[in-house]
Amino acid sequence: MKQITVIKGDILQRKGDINTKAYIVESGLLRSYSIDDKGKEHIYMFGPENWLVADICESNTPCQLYIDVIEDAVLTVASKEELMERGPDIDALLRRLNTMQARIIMLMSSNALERYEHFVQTYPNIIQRVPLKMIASYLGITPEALSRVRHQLTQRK
Amino acid sequence: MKQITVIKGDILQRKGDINTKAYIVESGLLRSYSIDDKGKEHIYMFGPENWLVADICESNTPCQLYIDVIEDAVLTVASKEELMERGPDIDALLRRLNTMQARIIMLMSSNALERYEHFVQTYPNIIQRVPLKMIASYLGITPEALSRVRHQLTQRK
DNA sequence: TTCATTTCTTGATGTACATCAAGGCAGGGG
DNA sequence: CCCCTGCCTTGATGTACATCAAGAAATGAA
Repeated sequence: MKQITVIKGDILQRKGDINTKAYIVESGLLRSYSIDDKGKEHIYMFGPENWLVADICESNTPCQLYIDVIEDAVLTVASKEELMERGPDIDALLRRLNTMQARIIMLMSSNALERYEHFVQTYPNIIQRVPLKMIASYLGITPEALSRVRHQLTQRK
Repeated sequence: MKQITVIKGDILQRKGDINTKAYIVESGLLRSYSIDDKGKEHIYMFGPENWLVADICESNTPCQLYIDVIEDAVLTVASKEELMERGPDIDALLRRLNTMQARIIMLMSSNALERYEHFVQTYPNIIQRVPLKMIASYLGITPEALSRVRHQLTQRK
């Protein structure tokens, strides 16, 4: 349980690592993502200030995700056991479940335009801080498709 | 906190209901799903024996999901508050988060064939108990697409 | 500043899956 | 028992988004 400072580009966790840490973001911005067999990145989650970023996996089993640093950041690092001892924040867990539920439903039922509009409304602060290609990756579409969606939106006004 | 018996077709919860219950499945099979603006159903989760089925939403706010009965079932019904008092099962919560994480990654990176193969491996017991069109709905594809994927697989042998 | 790298855009083409339509089959209710 | 309804499949066509390619604009390092 300590604080560390990391800079843009640092990689905190790779797929396959075991007994990975949990990171509480004090300042800066992280992302967690997977890389599929075709080499494509899929952003699973952004981690802005006050966010808890961690791969949820059992002790001693390899994790699924990469985690790296998008903006220079100050982090509190803890083992998952430490977090548990301090009394897990049930409310935070439930909110996270809720977020993921909404994400799953959106991935199944929304097209590119609807996903982007939802993202803008839900994370207005993130959108100015990351390149659009990362937004695209989070939304599950290509940068080209996102570019065209945004073009559409400005035309429509 | 009581036990109830329900039959195929019963609807336990509709989108917009508030202060909804949590259902522990003693026997039988439930499903939770959303209906999008085009009227299409998207299955969010199947609830077989020993599963906890509940919409994760704050008290007094409308829920997102429908829940209904696929196979006649015996359920233990509890308010979410009751569940909390009995000490929430952190491990179960984490496992559920893990499942959803895997689902999100799959929805973003896998095609119809890969999704189906993964489902067969992960839920071999569910697949014999529900119509294929529900599997399709869970996978985020149409029944027609699923039919063609399965045809492909049998040919390949 | 200058050069290199990354990001974003735009166009042309490709493709996986959706949609629409129709027929065969099985199960359940009357 | 029969009929109706829901399920599954198959074919024809449509479409949203991916892929490929190239150039302009922004960013950053030396």
